[in-house]
Amino acid sequence: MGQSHHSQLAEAHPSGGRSSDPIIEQIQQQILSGRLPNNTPLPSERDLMAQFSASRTVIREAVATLASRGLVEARPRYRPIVRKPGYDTALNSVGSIVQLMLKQQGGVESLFQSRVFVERGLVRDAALAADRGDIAALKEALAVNAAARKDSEDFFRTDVAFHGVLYRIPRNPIFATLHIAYTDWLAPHWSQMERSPERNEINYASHLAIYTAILERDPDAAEEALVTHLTTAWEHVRETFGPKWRAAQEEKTDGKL
Amino acid sequence: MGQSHHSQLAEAHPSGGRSSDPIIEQIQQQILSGRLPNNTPLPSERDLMAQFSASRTVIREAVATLASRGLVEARPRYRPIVRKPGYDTALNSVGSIVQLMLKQQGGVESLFQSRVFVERGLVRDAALAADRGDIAALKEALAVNAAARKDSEDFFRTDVAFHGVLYRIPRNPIFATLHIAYTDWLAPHWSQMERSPERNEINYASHLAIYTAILERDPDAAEEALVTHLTTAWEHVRETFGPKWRAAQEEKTDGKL
DNA sequence: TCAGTCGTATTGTCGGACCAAAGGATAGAA
DNA sequence: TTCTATCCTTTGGTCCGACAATACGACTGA
Repeated sequence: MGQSHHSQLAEAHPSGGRSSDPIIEQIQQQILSGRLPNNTPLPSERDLMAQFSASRTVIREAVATLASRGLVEARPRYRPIVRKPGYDTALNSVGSIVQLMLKQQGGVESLFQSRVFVERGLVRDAALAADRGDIAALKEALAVNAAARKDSEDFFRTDVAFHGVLYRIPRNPIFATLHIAYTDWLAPHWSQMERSPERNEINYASHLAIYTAILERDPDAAEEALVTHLTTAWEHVRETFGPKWRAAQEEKTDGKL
Repeated sequence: MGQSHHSQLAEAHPSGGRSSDPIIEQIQQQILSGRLPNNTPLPSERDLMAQFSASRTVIREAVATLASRGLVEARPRYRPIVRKPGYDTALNSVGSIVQLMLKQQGGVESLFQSRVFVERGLVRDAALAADRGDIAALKEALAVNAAARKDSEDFFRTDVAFHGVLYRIPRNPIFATLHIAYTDWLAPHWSQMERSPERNEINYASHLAIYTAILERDPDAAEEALVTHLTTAWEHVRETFGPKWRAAQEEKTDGKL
């Protein structure tokens, strides 16, 4: 954790800025102001050349930067599409780095630990402050989860959905996004894990315990139920993805080089 | 929150990939493997052209992408410098989008709410599981904070440091990074807030209360002390940055257009 | 040994060109 | 008329060559 705070707030380089910077800002403003409508293609590069009287090089660089920020979605041969930034936009931009971090020693462990931390707080707060609607949503998600016990595929999906309800209780878009982040980033571990109806029963029982504790307004019980739920599931993951799996992964990435 | 999960894990576009993609991956591997040493400049673009037998266009695009991912730091006229990715790297890449989100309605409120949530959990865990070293670190940070009460500048810094100790107790780099994120992103609100020795006294008293509660292994008291601490400080911020300040900010960004 | 100067290498930007693919228009078939 | 296959135009991706500005390194002189 070096000295690189790199505050984007203040321009640290008073000297030469790229000539694409002002263009980036202008297009960004046009997107934010709606002058460039959401989900519509960007003007052609040649049009942009005329509009900003810049070379195609600069235009392309500007568009590329916008794409890296997630304000436009640029598929290889297609016209870039305007994407008004949302909380999920941030996810895409960190995605590639997170993938790298997860491959490093203890990466997944750290991420999973943070997830446990967050969900502990979530169930605690749910037990303390969930309103009628929240409880109903939890009950509904639990019922759907129960109905899917036979089909491991469905169970996994409804499992994720149940946890998602917890993340939506604070009515804070950051948490909703966080849930997507956890499921996306930990997906390669959870989804490929060996699944079985027996496992589903165990996990469903955990969900039920969590729900019950919330219903009874018992934050400590809810937290404990969640911790045992996640840690046991995690232990199962760890034994599924042992050193052998990790070695195979490394082999795969090495082959890519 | 649309349907765009956009899992980076699987290549969604089996058709045309950019010709810079393989180059990006190779350079990335070279950085990760240490073949391109950390904190050293990247080879010149012409060298890279020869190495990958590609045109300067694709080389430049590759380097730009690497820069957007934070694996190289590219100042305008300088040679890009290799930066082995760390947790803080992720911060830089989200930075620009976060700045946009914060300007939207309720952006800062959501972020602040999440911070309160996190720190509540942190002080709870600290009260339950902080070891001798953690306590000592807290005590030290508190003492430094106390000594700085007269100087609002110093107090602000030591205030941040005190909270930082809490984030480091879990020994999880994600939390340490999260602290940097909160302080960076909320800095324009905290730092420009009106400061005074009286305020410092109040905040120090809050810190002391938190520390005391942790020392007494009382998670509920610690959590409550933290909540009152942050919310009162936040109220003070909100009255400092009222609608007038917000309007001024918008005016500023409009002027940029 | 250090400071200033000069030349060279490198990056940023430009213009033009071509290719391949996407998108739209058009003609022909059902 | 409607659908489909084909043609043509547009557009993004890539390459090449060139030039200006400047960062860097060497060289010179004190």
